[in-house]
Parts: sequence; C-alpha cells; structure tokens
Amino acid sequence: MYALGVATSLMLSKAPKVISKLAEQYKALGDETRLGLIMAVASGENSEACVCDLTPDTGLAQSTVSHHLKLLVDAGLLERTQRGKWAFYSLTSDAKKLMK
Amino acid sequence: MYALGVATSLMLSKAPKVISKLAEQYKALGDETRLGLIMAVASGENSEACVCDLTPDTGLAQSTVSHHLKLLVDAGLLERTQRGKWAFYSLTSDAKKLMK
DNA sequence: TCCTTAAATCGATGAACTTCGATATGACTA
DNA sequence: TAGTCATATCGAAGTTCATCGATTTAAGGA
Repeated sequence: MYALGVATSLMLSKAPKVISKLAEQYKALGDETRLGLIMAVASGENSEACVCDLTPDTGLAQSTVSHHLKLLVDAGLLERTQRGKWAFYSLTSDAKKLMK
Repeated sequence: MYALGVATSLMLSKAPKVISKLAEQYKALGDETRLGLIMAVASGENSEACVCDLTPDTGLAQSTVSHHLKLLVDAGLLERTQRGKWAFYSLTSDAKKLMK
C-alpha cells in the first residue's frame, strides 16, 4: 500500500462523464481571450458584466466575443441573464471553484 | 466602490505573462487524454509513473502519449526524470495547486 | 410602426491541434 | 560492440478552433 496522491481521490470519485466535463471546463479556460473575459466578469460590479463592456478590452470583433462567451456558458462557467437590451454574464459556482 | 469579485485579486496581481502561462496550463489540462494522464500520474506510487505504464490505458500510440507528456512538461505541470531505461513523470507544485 | 442599438448566428478562411507510422536517440544487456 | 528495449522526434493527414464580416434576432425608443 502507498500514500494516495494529490488528485487520487478526485480521480477515483469522478465518473467518466465528469472527467469529460472537467476537461471541457479546463479547455474553456485554456485560451487567453476567454481567461481574460472570465476574469473581467469576476472583477465587474456584482461579479457580472455585459458584452458591451467586455468587447472593447479584447480588441476582437463583437461576434468573436459573443462566440467565446457562449463557449464559457456551454462549459458551465458563466451564466447569461438578459436585462433590457443588454446581456449580463456572471460566474457559476463551478467557475468559482476552478479559479480559486 | 463595490465588493471585489472572486478572481479579482488574482487578476489584479497577475502580470500578462502569468496570465498567458495560466492559460497554457489550463489548455494543457483541457484535453481528456492529458487530464487522464496527469490523474494517472497523481494516483501512481509516489505520485509518479513511467510512460510504459501510462501508454496502455490510453489506447493511443506511444508517440502520441509521449507528445502529450511533453506538452504537460512544457506547461509546467509535470516533471520528467530518467531512471535507467525508463522516464518517470511526476506532478509539479503548479499541477497540485491547479488540480486541488 | 419604423428606427436604433445590443447581441447572436452563419459561412468562410487560415492556423493550431491530435493522431499516426516511421525513424532516431539513448540506456542498458549479452 | 551488437542488439534490444523505452522513449522521443519527425512529417503527414485529418480535424478542430479562432477569427472575421455579414446577416439575423431581440428589445426599446421615437
């Protein structure tokens, strides 16, 4: 017998589907643009931000930013809320856990 | 003034180069094969494993596994040690932090 | 109702990634 | 030294990804 490694309990406890989801989340964070976006969201008032605020900082086209935000939502890292004409994005609990 | 978000201190404290490194590390974890490899390493005796043990589980070619391991080393998540004919891989402190 | 503004979707393009088989390197063994 | 085993490197093929401009959808405002 030997001492359990750091991630052993994690590995043993997670079903394949969870591994796959986790990989998806890491992949979503594994892009400078998206990592910047999610950090900008986290640092916004009430830890949320709308696309109109996020887009200028990236230097990318609005459609590209929208695409990245959708990816982050699909990965379960951001939540989208419509308020008036604006779409606001905020961190999910998964994102908070992962970025701690 | 408003309350700081979860990742605010992270964002404010990290220089662009660090952001870029962090994205690289997340990207490295954002692949099921590599996430599986790093978990296998973590769960191995002394939290290390050699390529010969890691390869069969993946169902991939040896050259492919070698390639993924190199990526993980380049990202600063694994360390390589030669012992006899075998190459052993172990987690770095960055990997332990990120996968906690 | 028509116009404006915010954001999402679509289709195309070039770059990056995963994977493989073949080959090279490096370390022990006969 | 010649041979074998473990691993790394190389070059190619197919796939996925990031990005853009154009268009569409959705929500308000005049």
